[in-house]
Formats: sequence, structure tokens, C-alpha cells
Amino acid sequence: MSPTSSSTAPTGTKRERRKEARPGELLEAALDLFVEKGFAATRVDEVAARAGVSKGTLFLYFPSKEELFKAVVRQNIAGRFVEWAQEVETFDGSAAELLRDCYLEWWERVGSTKASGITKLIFSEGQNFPEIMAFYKQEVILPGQELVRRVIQRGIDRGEFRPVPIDCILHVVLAPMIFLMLWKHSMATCIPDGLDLAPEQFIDAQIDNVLHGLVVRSDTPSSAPSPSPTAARGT
Amino acid sequence: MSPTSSSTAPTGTKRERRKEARPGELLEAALDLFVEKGFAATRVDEVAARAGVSKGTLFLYFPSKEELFKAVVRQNIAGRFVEWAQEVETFDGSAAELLRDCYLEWWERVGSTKASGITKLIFSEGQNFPEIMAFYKQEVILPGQELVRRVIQRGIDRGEFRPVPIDCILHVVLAPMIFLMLWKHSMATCIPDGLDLAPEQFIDAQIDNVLHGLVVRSDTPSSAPSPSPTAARGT
Amino acid sequence: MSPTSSSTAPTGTKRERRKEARPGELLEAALDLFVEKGFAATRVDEVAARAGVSKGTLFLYFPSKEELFKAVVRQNIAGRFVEWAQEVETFDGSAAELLRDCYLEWWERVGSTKASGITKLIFSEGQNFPEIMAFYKQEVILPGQELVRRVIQRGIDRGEFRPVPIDCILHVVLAPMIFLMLWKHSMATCIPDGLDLAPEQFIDAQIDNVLHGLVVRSDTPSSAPSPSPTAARGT
Amino acid sequence: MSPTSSSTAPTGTKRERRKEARPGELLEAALDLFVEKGFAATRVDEVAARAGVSKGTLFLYFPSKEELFKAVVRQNIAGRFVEWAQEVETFDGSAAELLRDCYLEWWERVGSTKASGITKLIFSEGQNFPEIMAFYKQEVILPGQELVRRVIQRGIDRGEFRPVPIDCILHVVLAPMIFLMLWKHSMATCIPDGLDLAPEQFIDAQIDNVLHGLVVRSDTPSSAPSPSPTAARGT
DNA sequence: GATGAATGAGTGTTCATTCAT
DNA sequence: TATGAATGAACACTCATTCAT
Repeated sequence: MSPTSSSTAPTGTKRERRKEARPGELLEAALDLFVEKGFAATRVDEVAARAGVSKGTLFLYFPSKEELFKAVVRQNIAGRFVEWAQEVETFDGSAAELLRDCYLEWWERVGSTKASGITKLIFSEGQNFPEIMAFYKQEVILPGQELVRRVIQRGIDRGEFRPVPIDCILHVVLAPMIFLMLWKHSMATCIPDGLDLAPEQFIDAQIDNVLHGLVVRSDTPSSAPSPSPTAARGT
Repeated sequence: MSPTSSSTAPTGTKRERRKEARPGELLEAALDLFVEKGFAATRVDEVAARAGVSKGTLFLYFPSKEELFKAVVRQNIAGRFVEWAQEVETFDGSAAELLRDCYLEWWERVGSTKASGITKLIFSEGQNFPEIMAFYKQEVILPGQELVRRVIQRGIDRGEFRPVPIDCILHVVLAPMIFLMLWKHSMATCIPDGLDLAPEQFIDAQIDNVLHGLVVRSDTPSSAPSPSPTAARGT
Repeated sequence: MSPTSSSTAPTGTKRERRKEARPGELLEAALDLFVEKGFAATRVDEVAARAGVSKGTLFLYFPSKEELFKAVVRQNIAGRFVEWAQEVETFDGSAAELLRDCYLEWWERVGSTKASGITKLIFSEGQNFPEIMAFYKQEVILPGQELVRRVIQRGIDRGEFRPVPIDCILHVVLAPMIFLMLWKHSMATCIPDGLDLAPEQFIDAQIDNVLHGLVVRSDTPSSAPSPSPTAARGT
Repeated sequence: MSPTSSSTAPTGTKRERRKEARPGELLEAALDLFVEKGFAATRVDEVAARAGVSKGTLFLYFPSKEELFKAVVRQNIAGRFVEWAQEVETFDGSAAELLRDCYLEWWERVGSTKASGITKLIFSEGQNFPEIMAFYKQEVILPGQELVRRVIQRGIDRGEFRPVPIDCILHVVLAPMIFLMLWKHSMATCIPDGLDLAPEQFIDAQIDNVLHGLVVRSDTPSSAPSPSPTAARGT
């Protein structure tokens, strides 16, 4: 559609255009089904069918079910850390604002999307697929931890955060996000009552909690540092 | 056949006693394996073998693998909440101490035991068993929330906690515990590195976080309310 | 049927009796099909069907197609070297008679039976199944060479054979037998004309040839040593 | 499209010339691969790739993999027997020398070349292609036997060979050559040990064997007939 | 009741063959 | 003519479930 620089090459016939779209269509179908039914319970036939192709065609683009899954992870999570790292690097607000931003952006781009189902899947089935587990650790967990580590380190370096032992606080920071994803894709799918957890509020509460522990307090106890004094506990 | 020494027992011969014990042995074996490997990856042969019976015998007691799974979940969600509610009612320390106590007792009695595997099971495979999911909600989630609600309400009533909207804080309080169970039964089994989460420290950190947000502060910043000033954030 | 020593244990029900017969039936069906169609072209379903069981049952007794094949080789060839070695050890005629005996016995027990088809199969498909090739080399080729080596060594030790370098003559001795098996299972199956190779005559000719080269001649050229002076070239 | 320097050639442009060469290139590639891996294990993609065309193009020239196989065999069984028959006819040495010459020439022109792969192909896969088998018999086996028959007959007629029944000795003469081809293309590729068969020595040994049986002996045992008294059995 | 041999539908994956371009 | 994307029928192997004993 968008007339990019390739206007000189007319991009070819219907078939060719379909070919270029295939991986994307398959990836999308795979994401849907993996999230909906889990890795083991998802049949490659189904993925292919949902993408509108035959089973054989799927294996034309992805050499195995595991590789298909890895590609899904790459497209939806792992491949985006580079961009995120740059955003963190170029952020020019306070460390507290940055951390808050990370939480909210994460929720918008991952947590609230289908992609969050992948994490649930890893927690549920990762043990049975060691290679996938290793891949996920390498491509998602470690980069994610590294990203958070930098955010906190930045706060410490600038004197905005207390000099906490980072590795120790890492899980405290990440746990709520992970929990949210797990909750959303298990309990929440079966408990549509109002009793459920409201993600945005939960995140706000977590941000407050974490910043409470991290931010260097001025002498007056309840002063500025808490960026959104009314957000979490109130409302 | 051979009436061994146990013939004095009024329940009859060894075989008969074993017969009565069969379902329990099967459920225990199934629990272990479902927790360890998940529903799909657990083979009924294994369950039967671990219970010391043949595969055919298993199907004598449970009409299908699914029903076995349901039975496992049902049996292990005993109604311990009544007892716990009484303990909360009769506790005579401060609300902060009570909350801390709840966390620690919970870890000792549930989180660190095999029972936590049930939660993992529910989160991992519950999606495919709506009936189980509803059961779990009724028997575990609601009572658990009610218990926490009372603890917080008590703090508010006594002026020890700030008058937060309880439903909103509920998940913030419970999330870490659930997270801990899931982590323990998935990631932790695959990431033996030093990078791992130390449960006790994690709990301490969570307690601190929660109390920070809940406890009414006296004028002097670092006074009594924070129960373990060195535990969590300190090195 | 045959009332062996097991008459004390009635050998059980029909089902049990069938169970004991299963491996043998499967092995026989497998031998037939492997020889007839080759390893790759033989479908496990077919083997099972010919043995009168379902595909699943086959995998109850043999963990994979390759293992099934190995079992066939063991039963029909590899497992019989021990017996053959003993026969060689206890033979009390001349070395020439022993060698002749080996040829003839081999033809009767292997060469003329279905088992010889296995060798053809190995030559045809061995390259594509390295594990099978290695197995065959270890379990058949090496023991077979060892057996022949002993026969020749015995002749040399007793002064009946010339002191030839054994390894060098080994192939000359074995080649005709291998050739015969290959021929029988390829050309011969398609050329039923009278023009075909007559195995017994061919073997006689080979024996003569080999002995001509091996046997120590007395001074008179055409004396006793050649055990069947009329067999090969005559008739 | 671009008419390169070859436009002077009357056969047309480069493309056209390549077009005409296509079937040949495909057959050559197919020969290599069929010999190396067998019929079933050779994938048509590979054949096409090695011939430098796409898979679709292959099916433009050969309607199926089976037909490709047949074409490979047909093309490579050139009628060289006419030429050889003349050479035999015009040879003017002794019959023994002629026979020896035949062996050595055969090894040089066929046995040691790629052509021997055809025989391997026929023996390995011929069973499944009766039509090919008949073709091979007619075009190769019968002419080959005829050639050998003449050589022996010549020896008998001249009083150099004993009056053996020719048909009976035919296979004894041919077997080693066939065996050598099969061995070279199957075992030899998998048994790189020193234990392997040395073709030249093997041929020498065979020549000796055959001549031992055929040549009319003069009174002195170790006279001329045995052409290479040290080659085969000697160290 | 207890067994475990037998089953067969279902899985991921391959590859000769087709056909729109 | 040539392409290579797409197909779908196989295949080896698994495992919950059945049932004769």
C-alpha cells in the first residue's frame, strides 16, 4: 500500500505479495493459538489453517514447531529490547519518572496485549521444553533484567535512588508485571466478575510501592518524591 | 491373599486396606507428577506406576485423565481457611504484626510446601478446565481474599492502617505470594543460577513494601512501624 | 504344544500364549518385508498387520523401526555366531574339509534362506542408516571375518594351508558368498530363466578355487588335496 | 535474453543451448545422487539443485522421480559391448593373457569409474523396477556373458583351457567384478579402516583363481600359465 | 477387583508433485 | 520455458483408553 522506495519494482504478482505476507500471517495465527491453548496443545495444522495455508506451507517458513514459537517470541518481545534500551538511554526525566514510564509503557505495549500470554505459557510449559526455556531466558529474561538494572543504576548514579543492591531488588520490581501477565491469562479468563484485579490500578500501586522503597527521601517524610501521590492508594 | 500380621486389624487384610488406600495413593502420585510436569506432559502410566498399581487400575477409580486431574485439585484444596480465620480473630498484636505473621505463616504452611504446587497447576492448566477454575475461585480465592480483607480492615478500624480502599489493595497484598508459588514451580526449577529469587528475602521485601503503603506514619520517619528495618532492602 | 519342563506352570491363558509368540511373529513378518521391500520402503504398519497386530503393539515390543531391524538381524544371523564358532572349534576333519563344510553349511543355513536378504539390504541401504551399518559391522561382519580367519589359521597352523597373509585372503573367501546373496536378491528375482546362476554349482566352483590357492600341494600336481576333484568344474 | 558472444553459434543463444543441455545435466546429477544415496533417499530438490535448475523444471523433463531413475539407468548403459567384442576378436595373445587383459581393462574402463555406480544402482533398487531390470538384463548382462563366453570358448578351442562347461564357469568369472562394484559403492564408503579390500589385489587374486581352474597344466607345475605368480597370494 | 496386552486416533514432519505466475 | 510457493498424502511414533483374562 504505502508507496515506499520500492516503487521502481512493482512488488510483483498476487502470489508474491502473498508470499511476503505469509510469515507474518503465520506468526499472528501462531501467537493467537499459543496464547489461547498453550504450546503443547496447539496443533500446527490449526496454526496453518488459521493463517489460511496448509500444514506443509508452515514448514516452508518455519522448520519446526519450536522454531515457530521462537519466532513468535522474537517478533513480539525479544526483538524489541533494542528499541526499548534506546528509549531508556535517551529519557531525560528523573529516574522515578523513568521507572514509572517503563511500567506504563510496558503495560501498554506488552502487558495488555496478546504478547503477555507468552510469559504465561513459558511459566506453564517451559519445563517440558528445555530448549524453549533456555531461549526465553537468553532472549527475554536476561535482556529484561538488564533493562531494569540500568534504570535503577541510573537512579542510584544520579543520587535519586538509594544505593540498593540491584540484583536483590530486581525481582521485586519485575514480579508484579509477571504476576499480572499470569493472572490475566489464567484467573482473569475465568473470572469476569467485577471482583477481578484492575491492571492499571495494580500497576499504579506497584509503582508506588517500589518507589517508596527506592527513592531517596528528603527530610520531610511525605514530600514530593512519590510522583503520583494520589494515583495508587487513592482513587 | 496371604493374611499377614495385619489380620488383627478390623479393616481386614493387607490387600483390602491397600484397596481402600488406592485412590489416595493415586491422587498423591498424580499431584506430584502434574505439578512437576503439567497435565499434558504427565502420562497416566507414570501416575499408576508411582502409585504402585497398573494403568488399568487407575481407570477403575477415575474414568479419565481429566477427571483424575479434577480430583487432584479438589482433594488438595482443603478448607483450612476456617482455622486460619480463627487465628486471625484471636491474634492480639498490632495489625502490622498480624499482616507480617500472615505472610510468614503462609510461607511456612503453604508456600514452601507441596500444596503450592496446586496453585501452579491451576494457573498453568486451569484455562482448559473451566469447571476446576470456578471451583478454585469459590474454595480458595474468595476465602483467601476475605481473610486478607479482615486483616486490613482490622488495621484500619484500629487506626493503625490508613483508610485505603481495601479491594484495591487486596491484590497488591496477595500477588507476591501467588507469584512466589508460580516462580518456585516453574522458573526456579530451570534457573539454578545464583541470579535466582530467594523466597524469604522476597517476602521480607514485600512485607516492607506493603506496610510502607499501609501503616500510618508517626512524625519521626524511621520509627517502629517498619518491623524489620534491616531485612529487606539492607544488604 | 511341546510339553517341555514348563509342564508345572500351565503357561497361562490364550492371551498369554499369544503374548509370548508376539515377538517371534513380528520378527518373522519384519524379516519377510524387509527382505522383500527394503528397510526404508517397509512400513511398520505393514509389519504389524502381517503379524496380525496393530501398529501400537509393534512398538510395545520394539522401541523403533531400527531396533526392530536389529532384532531381526540378531535372530537370523548375529545371534548364531557363537554356535558356529563352537562347531568350527570341535570339527575334527582336515582344514580343507572344514572350509568346504563352512561354505556348504552357510549356504544351507543362511545363503539359501530369507536371512540372506538382509545382507542385500545392508549393501543397498546401509549408507542411509549409519547406526544400522555400524551395528551390522560389529555384529555380523567382524564376527564373520573372525570365524573365517580361524578356519584358515587352523589350516596354516597344521601345515595344511600355505602360510598366506590371512587378512588379504579374507575377502577372496567371503566375496563369493556375499555376491551370491546380492545376486539372489536382485537379479535372480527378475531373471527366472534357466540362464541364471545355480547357487550350489557356483559354491562348489568357489570352494575349488579357494582351495586351489590355499592347499599345500604334494609333489604330484593332481593328487588328493582337492577334496572334490569332480564337483566344480565338471558336472 | 542478452545475446552473448555465442550468438554466432547456430544452435542459438546461451539460454537455448543450456536448454538443450538440461536433460543431460539433470541425468548426470541424478546419477551421482542415486548412486551415492539410493533412490528413496535422494530428493528431487537435490537433483534439481545440483543440475542448477529448479524443482519444477525437473518435472518438465521427467514426469516423475521413477521415470527419472529409469532414464538415468538407460542413458548410462551405453552399448560399449560392440567395441569390446571387436577387441576380443582381434586379440592375438594367449587365452590366459586375453582373460587377464579383460579383467584389467574392465577395471580401468568401468570398475574404477563412475559407471560402476550404475550396477550398484541396479542391484540396490532394481527390484522395485522390473522394467529396468529387464532392460539391464538385455542390454548388459546378456552381452557381457556373451563376451566372456567367447573368451573362454577361444581358450578351449585352442587347447589352452580345459573343456569346462562354459555356462557354469561364467558366473565364477563375472561374480568378482560385480562384487567389486557393489563393495566399492556400499561397504567401502562406510568402512574406511585398513581392513578394507584393495581392488587391484583382489582382481589379481581372482585372475589367479580363475586361471588356476581353467588353464591346461603342462607337466612342470609352476610353468608359464600362471601369469603373475607373486601378485595375489604372495605377500 | 486387578491386570497389562492391545488398540488406533492423533502428532510433528517430509517430500514428490502441481500450477499460478 | 522456467519458477518456486503451495500442497497433502504419507510416515514413524505416542498414549489415553479398553477389555479379555
